[in-house]
Amino acid sequence: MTDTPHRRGADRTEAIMRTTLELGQEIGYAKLSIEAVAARAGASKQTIYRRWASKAALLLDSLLSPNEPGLDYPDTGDIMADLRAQIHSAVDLLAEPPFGPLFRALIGEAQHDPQIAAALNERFIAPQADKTVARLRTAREQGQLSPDFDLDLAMAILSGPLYFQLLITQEPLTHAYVDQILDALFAGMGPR
Amino acid sequence: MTDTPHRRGADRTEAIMRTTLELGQEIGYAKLSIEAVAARAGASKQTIYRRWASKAALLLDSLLSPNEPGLDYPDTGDIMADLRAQIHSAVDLLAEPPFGPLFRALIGEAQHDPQIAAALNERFIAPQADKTVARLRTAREQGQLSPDFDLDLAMAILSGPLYFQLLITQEPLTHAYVDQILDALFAGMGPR
Amino acid sequence: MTDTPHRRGADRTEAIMRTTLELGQEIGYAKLSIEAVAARAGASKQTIYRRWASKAALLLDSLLSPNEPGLDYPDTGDIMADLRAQIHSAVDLLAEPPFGPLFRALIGEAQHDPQIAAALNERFIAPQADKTVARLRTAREQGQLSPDFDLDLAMAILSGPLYFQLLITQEPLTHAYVDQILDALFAGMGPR
Amino acid sequence: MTDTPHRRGADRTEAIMRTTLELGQEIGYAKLSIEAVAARAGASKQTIYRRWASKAALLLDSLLSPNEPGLDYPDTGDIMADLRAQIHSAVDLLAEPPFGPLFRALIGEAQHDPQIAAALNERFIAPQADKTVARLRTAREQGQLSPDFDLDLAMAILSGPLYFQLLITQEPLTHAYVDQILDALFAGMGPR
DNA sequence: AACTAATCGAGACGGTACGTCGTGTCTTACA
DNA sequence: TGTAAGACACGACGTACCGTCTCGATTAGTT
Repeated sequence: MTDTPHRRGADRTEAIMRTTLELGQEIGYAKLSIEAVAARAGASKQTIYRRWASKAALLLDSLLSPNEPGLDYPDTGDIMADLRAQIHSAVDLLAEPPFGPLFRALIGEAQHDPQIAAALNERFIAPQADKTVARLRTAREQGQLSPDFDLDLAMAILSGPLYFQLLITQEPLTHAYVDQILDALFAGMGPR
Repeated sequence: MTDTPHRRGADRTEAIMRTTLELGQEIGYAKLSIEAVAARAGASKQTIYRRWASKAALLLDSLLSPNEPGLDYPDTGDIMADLRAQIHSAVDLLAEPPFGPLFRALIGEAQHDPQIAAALNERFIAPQADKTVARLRTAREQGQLSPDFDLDLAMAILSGPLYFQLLITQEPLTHAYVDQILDALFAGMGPR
Repeated sequence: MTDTPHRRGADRTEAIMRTTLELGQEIGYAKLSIEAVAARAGASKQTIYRRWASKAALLLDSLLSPNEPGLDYPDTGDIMADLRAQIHSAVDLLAEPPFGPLFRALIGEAQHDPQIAAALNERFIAPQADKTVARLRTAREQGQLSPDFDLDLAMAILSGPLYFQLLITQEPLTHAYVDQILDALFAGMGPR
Repeated sequence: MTDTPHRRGADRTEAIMRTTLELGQEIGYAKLSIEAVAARAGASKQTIYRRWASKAALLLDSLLSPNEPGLDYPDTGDIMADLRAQIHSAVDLLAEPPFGPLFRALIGEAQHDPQIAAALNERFIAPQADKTVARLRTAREQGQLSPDFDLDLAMAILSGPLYFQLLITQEPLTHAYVDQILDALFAGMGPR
């Protein structure tokens, strides 16, 4: 009932992360500053520095913490359909605002900040990849894939082109494109 | 006989780009500053700003201008062997110092600078991809690939996993890995 | 008849000085720059630096050259009336736009530029003072002033308060104020 | 017991002003830069800009703050002697290093910076003039001067020639010259 | 009338300083 | 004790002019 006292701990943490996302979506990663987050959140810079080591670390937390429970992917028995659904929803998250641009910026930051690269992998990339690999493994165990099917390689061939399009050519990422890749992967494009 | 016109100008341009590469390799992209480049090159900041719009634009030019004539790739008639050679040499350039880390930083910058993204695509990514596509087209024309072989899709499936490894998982990029992908692409990994 | 060729010598000199006055009156001394004068006059900076050593020297010339022939002061035989007329017209020049503010700025510059101080004295202050002293001398020779009348001191007592008001208190300089000083000087304000 | 509040602040303020005076005396007003003051004082430029709006404002404070309590002038009953003493000591301050040249530069700056002009008047010129006027008023009240004696006019006639000599002719300002003016003022230099 | 030398405009260049921004650390006072 | 507020040193930003310089093009004198 006290009138806006100094909230503490988790309270402040959440408020700061919320503000970070807001600001990040408004002005973009490049112009985002800890200074501005502190000002808008009514927090002192010290309070932010006490919790996060850098702008990127703050943003990473801000992006992931609401979602961290993560999406569960289906296992309908149809490996192709399940994979398609899985990747479609990953693409939807990565390619669309509000998260898409900030995610891309974070991957950008990972190119000169090994800590961010590691955290990003541990907390987002790897879990995501693990789900794909797990679904593939089930399929292999059920005899839907050959016994020597390379799970990691398949995952890389499915993910790589998506990130290539997302980060390098920066053209729109469509479900149709995902389907093309899935088909090509399984059908092969071999010489006659 | 050829007396380069604007001798003064081109001279400075080259000196600045050379210094940028040196400094970039010494201290990394994040710590690289136009201030420092100017100081080390004995140039004024204005002279740099007159030519380049940003640190990233300067680095892009500095990285590409020495190589711009570009590598020529072989056409021995054996599409698999030629592709393998082509991609191996691209990987060697991208993954190894001195260019690798700076290239990665530049791709990072492209995530929040559309101008850099465009320039990077036009001057490096697209030409590189074009060479791969061109070699594939020749093979298709010679009947080594099926008439409905999707050239761009193949290129994406070959490049994507490499960039994924380079930018996301940041694990070492080996020739063996390239070969795995090539094999998988042509053989297919389809369900039984 | 040729269409705007590169004019030379005196032509350019005059154009530059005219532009200097214009610009100076528009934006004030502080913001006046040789760069801007060159641009507006369609002259190269070199052409200006060839003729003048500094912004202040350029402005001094620009202010004085149109007037240099100078005002001639009357000798009606009435020393009080003549002095009054003389000083009134000096005050009108000094205190009013467009010349007043630029003159003041120039005197300001003379406080840290001995060359300007010297030039200002030689070309404006001293000639002006000489005319006053000359008129006083005539009056003394004609017996209107006592034989031991100190001409320079009188000149200083007449001029000083005007410059004090102009430069220090920066309150408006009126003819009435001039008259007060003239009266006080000749009448004395002595103790009873 | 008096624990200066804002200890950190006042500390820096004083250090910066001290450095400003030092540097100003060493290299002169024209070459004095906020950059250099910051460097020598071990302060950041922000810290200076937080307190002062310009180089001139900083110098004004630096010059005045040590003296602000100001000199007290004598009242021996002899108006001529007291005025003489008062003006002699003002002249000594204004004309001599270390303060003289910097004061002159500041008056110069006041010619194109109204804020400085106002501050200079309020904090130095006016208080100084007030003391002279006050002493004259006492003399008038005591009947040593005629009842219609114009105090402000007298002050202007005493001060003006000094500033004229200081700022315009820039010849040495001697006590003897002051005495000449005092004598002339009270005796008058009138026509026969 | 052609040639030479001076002069011009344009503007690149190395500098210096500007005034601003954000960093990460710190101190102070409050709750 | 944890906090908001914000001072602080630092480093870099991007800009403005400085005074010097090179570059062709133009224009006078000289031949």
